[in-house]
Amino acid sequence: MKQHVHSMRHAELPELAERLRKESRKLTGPRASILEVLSKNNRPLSNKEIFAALRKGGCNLVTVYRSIQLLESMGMVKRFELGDGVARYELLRDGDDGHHHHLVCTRCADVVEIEECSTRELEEKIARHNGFKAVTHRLEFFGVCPACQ
Amino acid sequence: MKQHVHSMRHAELPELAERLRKESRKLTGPRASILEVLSKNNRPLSNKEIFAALRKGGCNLVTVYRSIQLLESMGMVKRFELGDGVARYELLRDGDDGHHHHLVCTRCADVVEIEECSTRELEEKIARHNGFKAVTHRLEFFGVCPACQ
DNA sequence: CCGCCCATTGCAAACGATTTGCAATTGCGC
DNA sequence: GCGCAATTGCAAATCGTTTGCAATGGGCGG
Repeated sequence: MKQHVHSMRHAELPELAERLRKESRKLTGPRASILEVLSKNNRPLSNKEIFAALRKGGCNLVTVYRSIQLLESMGMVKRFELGDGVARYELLRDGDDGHHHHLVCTRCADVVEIEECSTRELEEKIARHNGFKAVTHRLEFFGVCPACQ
Repeated sequence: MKQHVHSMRHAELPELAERLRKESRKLTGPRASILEVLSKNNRPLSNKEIFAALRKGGCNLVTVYRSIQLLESMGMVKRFELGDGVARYELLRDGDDGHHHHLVCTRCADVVEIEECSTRELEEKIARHNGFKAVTHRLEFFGVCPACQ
């Protein structure tokens, strides 16, 4: 199920601190904790899930929302919308542009990461046909996972 | 822009009436009006948009929500989530399974319908690789439309 | 090492989309 | 036409998310 094993768990804080300092933002407890939670879970997490994963007394749920918003604007996390009205976020590793998709079980909502993506040409064709520029896409798969069949 | 021209606008009510009767539901004014609004606009509409398109005194917004919910459960409309937290709906014509995608302008939110979809094989491959069954997908494109460039 | 100032936090409340409870209303089969 | 279940409107609840504001705290300048 797990397709990538993300190690380098501890190399991220310094980088974040660096980037924050550049924008005169601060490296605070909540932000470090949130980043840690994200780095331990390599699947998209909702703000509420992140909040729940923080050890007791981590911080306020509102702070999670605000931190995630900041991290997203800094390109540290990527937002995914799986169609249930809840935004989920994944940590963006250094070289990773976060371009991948998900396979979601329609019963238990378990999420598997899909690496493959062959829609580039289609994207270009669609841009040409419709006069659009800067075309990107969002692709999610849904089905019934082995455990739920 | 318009890729399909939907005529047969008036053949839909009887069919709906039929299906409703089968489930001992009623063909009411609001439902007919909502269906009419959807049949005139061949692009995904939100509940609020449908509500606004109803002639004055059409019905309550809550009724739109409830009707759309019913129509969706009956397979008469299909829900699309374009990532802005608002559900939009399109009428499903008789033979149409509603499987198509959208190209959304990231500035003005204009929506173009995309007929092409070459992800079937990918879908099967992904199902096989992950042990999933009944795999479907959701694919939306985003970019800047000609008017906004 | 200290202090200051601005970024950040918590709390409560606002928000927009959607849902629900309930009493009043209305299709439609008999 | 009658009657009952399905439907509606209205108000209020719910859910995810955002915002105002006063209290707190990080970290650079001295």
